[in-house]
Amino acid sequence: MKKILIVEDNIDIHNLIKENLEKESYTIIDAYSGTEAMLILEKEKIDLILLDLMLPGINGEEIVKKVKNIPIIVISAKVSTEDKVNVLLNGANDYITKPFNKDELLARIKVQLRINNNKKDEEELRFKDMMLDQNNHKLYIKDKEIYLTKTEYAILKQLILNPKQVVTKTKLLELISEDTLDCDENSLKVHISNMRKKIRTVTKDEYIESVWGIGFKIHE
Amino acid sequence: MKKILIVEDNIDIHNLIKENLEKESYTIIDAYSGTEAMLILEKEKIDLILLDLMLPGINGEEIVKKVKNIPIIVISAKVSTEDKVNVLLNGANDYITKPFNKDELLARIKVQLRINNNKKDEEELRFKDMMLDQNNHKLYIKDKEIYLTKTEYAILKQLILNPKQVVTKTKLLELISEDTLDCDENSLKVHISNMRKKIRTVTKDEYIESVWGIGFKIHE
DNA sequence: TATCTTTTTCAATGTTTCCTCACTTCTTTA
DNA sequence: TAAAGAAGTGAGGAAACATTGAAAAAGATA
Repeated sequence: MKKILIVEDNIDIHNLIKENLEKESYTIIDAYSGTEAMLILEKEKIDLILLDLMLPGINGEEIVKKVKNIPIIVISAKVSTEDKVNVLLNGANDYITKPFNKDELLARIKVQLRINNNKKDEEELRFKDMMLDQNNHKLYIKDKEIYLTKTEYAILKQLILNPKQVVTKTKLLELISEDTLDCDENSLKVHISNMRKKIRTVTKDEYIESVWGIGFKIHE
Repeated sequence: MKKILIVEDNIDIHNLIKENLEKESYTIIDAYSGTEAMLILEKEKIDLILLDLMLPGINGEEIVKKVKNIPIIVISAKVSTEDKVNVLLNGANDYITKPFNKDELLARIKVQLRINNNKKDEEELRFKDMMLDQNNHKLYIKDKEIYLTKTEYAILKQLILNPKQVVTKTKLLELISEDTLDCDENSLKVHISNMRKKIRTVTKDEYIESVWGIGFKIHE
């Protein structure tokens, strides 16, 4: 989910914004001063910044000038056109005056995220030293590449999505039927067998474990 | 210079905006109704739209929904949060209420143009020794020129925008079907095949790789 | 508007890859 | 140890891909 950095020293306003954004299930990172914000920006990958101007430490205007490539929405009590224009020309993407309407804020956040939403890489699925790259449908074990067929990929994806749990054969068949053609229990076994064979060419560790009478799970 | 389309039926407001923008040496295109705006958009390459909501013909809300890939700043007498939020979520990039301050308008215009410029820079259509010329639909491989048709260009563009990643057939078909009605998975294959043939006349390296059951990708 | 050219789609054929089925062998458990 | 479940194998068929030529559609030109 998208990460939003809130830079605001007033605790009440800070928490008010935070609550509203968390309802929309954004991930929130908090900064209560300009210096703190800059430190966070060095470490974390932030998708959008909500920025107050009057801040302890480095002020908002400075931050706007320094930050590149991350959309900034300024939320400020400064209502003069001069302030707005300066900040917008220096790099801010939008400017909202306090007191603000929360729905409008949410809409304007969505606008900025939408504009900036060019690259939306799917995340990688990891378990132990396995990595399923969803972008190019490949499995990596200990950094070695293993080619999987469509159905094999669908099966392994389900197993990795439910790590350490037994996935019943029926459930597995049902889940993969979304991505691939229907197949019966016998076929499932063959797919599992084929995958194990492929994995064996790379490592002698067992990854896919059978649970007698129930189904399969990813090995601890 | 940047071309801005002003869509506003009130002559006084229209001219007021126009004068201010011409001072900044933007090129202005005029539309006094929604229908007129849509006709212009089909022909001209516009960089930004200033849009009133209450318009004769097609209204502003409809235009916002229809237009893609051109930043829109709505300038409206509608001040309710509901109106703002709807328009912003439907595709507008900014919303200014009347009466507006001209300096703020100019600043917000510059913000949108700046954002759009950055986006274009990011979309450098290069991968390895391939280069797509956006202007005349040509592909260069190792500085050799290959002519591509419209559809071929659209497909290859999508592949180059997601280098080393599989682009699903569905995704590619969506692209083709934007302009044409029918489209078959078969057609996609033919386009790919034709492109490969063209590329083969220039180099014997393979560039477009098929990923079984999923789609295609640009070769590693 | 009629004609010609380019582009896209359709249909047919051959090829490759993958899935399933049936069967055998191995393992677990009652 | 018998029965039931799981693993593995190879053949056959199904699905997906590649390529081609011809038909249809779109676009250009006069």
